[in-house]
Amino acid sequence: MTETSSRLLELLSLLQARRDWQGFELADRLAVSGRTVRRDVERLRRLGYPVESLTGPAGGYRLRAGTAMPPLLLDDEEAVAIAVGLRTAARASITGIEETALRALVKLEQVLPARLRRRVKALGDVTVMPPGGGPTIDPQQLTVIAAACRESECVRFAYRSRDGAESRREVECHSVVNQGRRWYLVAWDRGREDWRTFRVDRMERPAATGVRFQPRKLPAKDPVAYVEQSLSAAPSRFEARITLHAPAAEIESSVPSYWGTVEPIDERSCEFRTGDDELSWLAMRITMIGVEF
Amino acid sequence: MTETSSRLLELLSLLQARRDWQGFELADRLAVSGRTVRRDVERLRRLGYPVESLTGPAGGYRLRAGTAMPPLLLDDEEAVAIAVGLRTAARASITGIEETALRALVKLEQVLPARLRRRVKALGDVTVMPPGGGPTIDPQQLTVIAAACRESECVRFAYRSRDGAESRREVECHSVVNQGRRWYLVAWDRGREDWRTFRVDRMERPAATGVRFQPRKLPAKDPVAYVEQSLSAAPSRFEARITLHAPAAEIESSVPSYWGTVEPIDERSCEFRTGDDELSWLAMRITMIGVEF
DNA sequence: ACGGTTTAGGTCAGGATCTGTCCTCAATGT
DNA sequence: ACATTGAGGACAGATCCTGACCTAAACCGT
Repeated sequence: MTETSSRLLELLSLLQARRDWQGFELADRLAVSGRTVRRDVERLRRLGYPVESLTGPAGGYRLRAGTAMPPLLLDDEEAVAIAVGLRTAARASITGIEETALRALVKLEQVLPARLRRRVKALGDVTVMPPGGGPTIDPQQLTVIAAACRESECVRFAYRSRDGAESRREVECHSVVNQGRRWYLVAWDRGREDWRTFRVDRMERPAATGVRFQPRKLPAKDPVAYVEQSLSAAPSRFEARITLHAPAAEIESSVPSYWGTVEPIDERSCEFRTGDDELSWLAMRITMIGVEF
Repeated sequence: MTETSSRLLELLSLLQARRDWQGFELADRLAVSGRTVRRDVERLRRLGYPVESLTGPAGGYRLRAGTAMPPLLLDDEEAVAIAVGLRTAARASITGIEETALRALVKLEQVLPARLRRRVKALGDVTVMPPGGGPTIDPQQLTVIAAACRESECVRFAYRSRDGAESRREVECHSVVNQGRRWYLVAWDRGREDWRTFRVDRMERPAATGVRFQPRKLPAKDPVAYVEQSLSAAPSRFEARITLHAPAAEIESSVPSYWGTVEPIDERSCEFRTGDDELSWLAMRITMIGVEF
C-alpha cells in the first residue's frame, strides 16, 4: 500500500532530521497509533537501518549509523549544498575522489528539481576560482559527458586540438578520467572510426544526441591505463629534466606520479623528468615540489 | 509490508543508477511480474516522484526531475564523495552555503557507516589547504558542534580567548554562524550564566556531554545579528581607513559586507573602514579588493 | 526501594491491500 | 502493417496492516 511505504519514508526522514524522538511524537506526526510506530521501527530494522531505542523516561528512538547507507532524505537547501559541494569537489583535483564526486553529481542532477538546479547554477557562477587559474572546466559540461557515459549515449561537440585545429566530432562515450587537474573523455570517434581521448576543457558545447549505442570493448585494461598510454604517446611541447636536491624516495612519495618520472642520481639528489604544453604550468609544478633544484 | 516497501526503495535505487529501464528488466531485477512493476511505478508517481514512460520499442521507464527531492540512494563511494565535498564546501567560505553544507553534513554523518567515516577522515587528512593558510577549522569539530545545536545538547571545551587566556567552558549550544572565513558558536555559557559567542578555531576538543537543555530565547533577532553585534562590540586590534580609487557602489557590490564599511568620497573614490586582529589578514583583504588605494 | 514512564511485543478480528493471471487497448518505431 | 512495449481493468486468493488491549521489561528520579 502506498500509505505504508510513504509512512516508512517519512519516518526515516524524521529520524534523519532530528536525532532523538519519542514514540508518541512519531505517532503524532505520522498520524498512526503508537503500536504502528513500533511496528514501523521494526520494519526499518528488518530493512537494515539500525534504529536504537532506550526505555524509561528520556527514552526514545534514534537512527544510528549502520552498515549500509539509508536513503538520504534531503530538503531543498541541503540538496543545493550537496550539489555545490560536489561540483567543487569534482573540480578541486586535490582529494582523489573527483570521479566519484562526478558520478554522485550525475545521480543527483538527474533528479534535482528545476528550481534547485537554477539555484545551484547561480551559486556556481559566483564561485571564485582557485588562484593560479589554469583552464577552467565547467562542471555542467562534465555532468553532461559523464551522464552520456553512464547511459551509453552519443555526444556531439566541437573540438580544438592541441595545434589549434577545430573539428566537429560525434563519439560514443566510454568513460571520463581525471588526471591531476585535467579531465579526459575516452570515446569511440564515429567519424575517425577509432578510439580517441579528448580533453574536456578543449571541448565546445558538448551535447547528448540521444542516440544509443552498443558499448565496444576498450583496447586497454581500463580507461585510466588507456589515457595514460595515449598521453605518453603524445609528447608535450615542452619537456624538462631537472636535478632535485632531495632523495628520490622522498620525491616519489610527495609528488603525484602523473607529474613525471623520478630517477635517483645519488643518495641526496635525483633527476625529475616532466613535460607540459604550457610553460607556466611546468614552472608552477616545479616550484610546488618545494625543494632546491 | 516489508516486501513492498523495500521493493519500492530498490526500484527507486535502480531508477537512479541508470536512466532508462525497460519494464521486463525491472521485473527481472525485482523478481516480480511485469504487472507489479507497472503498479509500483504508479505507486512512485502517486508519491510524487515523476517516472516517465515511453511505449513502443525503445520504450521504457525513466526517473525525471520533479518538484520534490526523492530520497537519494547512494552507494559507498558516492556517500564518501558527498561527505568530502560537503566538508570542503563548509570550509571553503566562498560559496555562501557553508551553513547549509554543515547541516547536510551533520545529517549525513549521523548515518554514515563507520567504515565510510574512516575513509572520509583519511581523505580529509590528505586534503591540501588553500594557499594563504589562516587558522584551519576541523570539519569534525564543526559537525560535533552543529549536531549539538540541532539536538539541544550541552558541549564542553577549552577556550583560548583573544588575549591568550585559557578557560574551560560548558555551554548550551544555540547555533553556528559563518562569517566570512570564520565560524562562531552562539551559546549560553553555563559558568558565566550569560550568552557568549565563541570562535570555533579557538576551541579545543569540543565534546557533547550528553546533557540536554530547554532552549532559551536569544536576546537578538537571529544568531547572525547577535554575532554581528558582539563582533562590533569587541573592537579589533588593528583598524584601517583606506581611500580606494573606485566608486563606492562598485566596492559595495564586489566586497562582502562583513569585511567593513564603505563611504563615498566623490564619484570616483571612497573610504573603506575595516579591522582585524591579524595584520596580515588585513593586508590580504585590501589587496584582494584589487583596486588602487 | 519504589513508582511512573517508555519501549517491546503477543494476540485478535475486521478490513484493506497486494500479487499474478488474463485480457484488451494505445502508442511507437521499423 | 507488424511487432514491441506500456496502460490498466477485472478477479480470486492469500497476505498483510491496523488499532485495541494487555503484560513484561528496562530505566530514571525521588
